[in-house]
Amino acid sequence: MIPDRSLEVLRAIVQDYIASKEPVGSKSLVERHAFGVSAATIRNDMALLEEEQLIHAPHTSAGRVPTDKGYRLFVDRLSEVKPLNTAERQAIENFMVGSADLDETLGRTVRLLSQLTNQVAMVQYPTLGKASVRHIELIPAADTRVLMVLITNSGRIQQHVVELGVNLDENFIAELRQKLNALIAGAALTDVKAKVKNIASGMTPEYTKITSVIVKNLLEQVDANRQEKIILSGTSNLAKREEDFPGSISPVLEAIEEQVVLLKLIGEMQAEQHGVSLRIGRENSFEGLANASIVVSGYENQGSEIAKLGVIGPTRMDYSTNISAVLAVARYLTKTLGN
Amino acid sequence: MIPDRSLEVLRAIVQDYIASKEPVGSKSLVERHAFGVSAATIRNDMALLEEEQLIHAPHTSAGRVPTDKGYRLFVDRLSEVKPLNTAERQAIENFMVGSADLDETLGRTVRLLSQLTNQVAMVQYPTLGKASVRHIELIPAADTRVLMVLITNSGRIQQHVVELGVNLDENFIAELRQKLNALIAGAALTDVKAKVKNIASGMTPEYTKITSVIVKNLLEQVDANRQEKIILSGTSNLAKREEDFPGSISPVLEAIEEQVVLLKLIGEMQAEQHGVSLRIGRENSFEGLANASIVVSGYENQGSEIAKLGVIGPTRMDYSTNISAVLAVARYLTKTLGN
DNA sequence: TATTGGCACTCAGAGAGTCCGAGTGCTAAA
DNA sequence: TTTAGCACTCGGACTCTCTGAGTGCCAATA
Repeated sequence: MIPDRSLEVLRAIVQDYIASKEPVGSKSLVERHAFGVSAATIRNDMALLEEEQLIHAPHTSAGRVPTDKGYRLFVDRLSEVKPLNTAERQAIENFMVGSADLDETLGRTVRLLSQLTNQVAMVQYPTLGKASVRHIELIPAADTRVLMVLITNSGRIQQHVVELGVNLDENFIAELRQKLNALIAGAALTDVKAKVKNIASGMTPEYTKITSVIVKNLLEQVDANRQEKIILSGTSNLAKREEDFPGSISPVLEAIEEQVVLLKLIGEMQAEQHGVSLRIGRENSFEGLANASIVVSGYENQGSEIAKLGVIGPTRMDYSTNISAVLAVARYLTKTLGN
Repeated sequence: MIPDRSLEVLRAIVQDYIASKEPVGSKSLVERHAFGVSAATIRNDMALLEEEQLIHAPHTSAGRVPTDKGYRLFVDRLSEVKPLNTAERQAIENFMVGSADLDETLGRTVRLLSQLTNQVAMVQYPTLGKASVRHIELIPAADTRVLMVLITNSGRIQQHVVELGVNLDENFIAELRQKLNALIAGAALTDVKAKVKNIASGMTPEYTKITSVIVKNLLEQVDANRQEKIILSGTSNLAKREEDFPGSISPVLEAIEEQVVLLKLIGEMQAEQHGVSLRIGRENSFEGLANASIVVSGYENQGSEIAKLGVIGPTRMDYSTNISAVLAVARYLTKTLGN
């Protein structure tokens, strides 16, 4: 068990290091914080912390720097979620009013989050795995083409042009539209495939063919729903913290540009405490992000969790501030989507 | 007038500098290129080029580096568009097959371009300023809501949920849908406003109100068409060329993240020669891009130019290769969209 | 047992000094 | 107009030294 004062020392080291970007030594520590003990005592504590791998000295005669493990202990046990100040609250309120559709709301949200935190912000589009079909529409668009529109209960709308290969019969399309809605309106996306299986039974060969083309496209649309999407903002903030990324920021940029990587990472993250989830440095299991930390939280749409949002920045980030910003924005987004 | 040999020297300087990233001196120049004259002669030529502000010496005892003006002369008069090699052609062909809708095609295109050039690639979504309405659809979506779908002749589809405020009358919506299509199908987007002006005349007050809400939304949709959009790929390539951007890449990242800036810049660019348009360094008139060059070309949809695509990279980029890649990709995209 | 003052030791980074060689401009001759 | 020759420049690389913040350890102290 690590004694309380040593933990206080760790907290002080993390705070000073985040503020100064310099390894912090025992002497400056006792100067800036009122520990009531001498530098020598602090040194003993630091030796203990180093033994526990919570801090680390870049070289013999330098101060100490928190390790990933040190940051982890800090956020789990030592940091308080600091409430946003009035200006920040105000910024959130102002940012959100007047957003009309989903795209715009999420776009605003991600920009807001990157401005509040000065980090790279990301917002995941609502995952539709648990969503259900609200409505499907077929609209004749040209001689041999039909526009298919799929609306889900999460409010997402997708459209796709289906090439039929033959001139279309408007009446039949209308009939098919009705039939499809009768079958799958209200059904979970995962059930759609089973429900439309026998839709063509009893039709003439020609209609069967058209139907199967449309059904094939519909199933593709449903499947495409699982292909999740992330929007980003504030990428340039990375470059401003360049010195925090030894080597180059290039691998970090690569990682966040590659949606697949990002989706996998945040997919693995489950809310830990305070409703927020963190990956610190090498916890990310992705080489390029060894010096980066991710803070995410889930946001909800009408009561059920549907997706995540968060920020990415250097391991040496201000966790307290970022955590509260992510939480606050997630809360406001949930509220906005509630209507 | 600058003598031919001096221009050859300029070409050699640009080529060597791009290849080596080192200021090039008279001696290495005569070694690598068969000028048939001595280094001293080359020095005289270089003095001339320096007088014309085409090259510039970072300091007294260093070689020379092309200026923005030097690059400009190089691309305008000295560089040949080098045809793509077979592997590159193959890559383009492979990349394009199987693209279904506009989103996916443009997404593939921008990734392809960034891979071919190792630069940041961008593709502008088709501008709809000259587009016309092909079809408008109104679909009852919930008790008081209607889904409006607007399809233009450029193939772009937009949808928007309209909140009516009152329970909807399906018959009336169907009637309105017909009326709207009769009025504006085929009309240029710019003419829509005038055409729908009197649509509500003769209706009952209640219907007038619903109609005006829908028309208001329709006009917003039409206007939103002018809000252009750009997609990017290969941002991490910037970080790999970091040494080419004195100071930091941060302002460059900011510029390309800010769609407004980017749209303004490429909006100003008109095709010069070979169907391609360039801005070199400070020609960009945007401070953050002082060390960046932009290469863009237009691509067409069924015969009329509709948008641009291109790459952004350091001033010291391989112009020949990038120009031909941009041109080739624009050509292939035009072909793909032709169907 | 925990804390403290003292002390010898370490080492990255800053600063000063030196050297090298690629590159220059100029001049006089071909 | 071109060339060889020459004196000159100066950034960058290299070495060396010095400094001071920081350390670990030990013996004395509360």
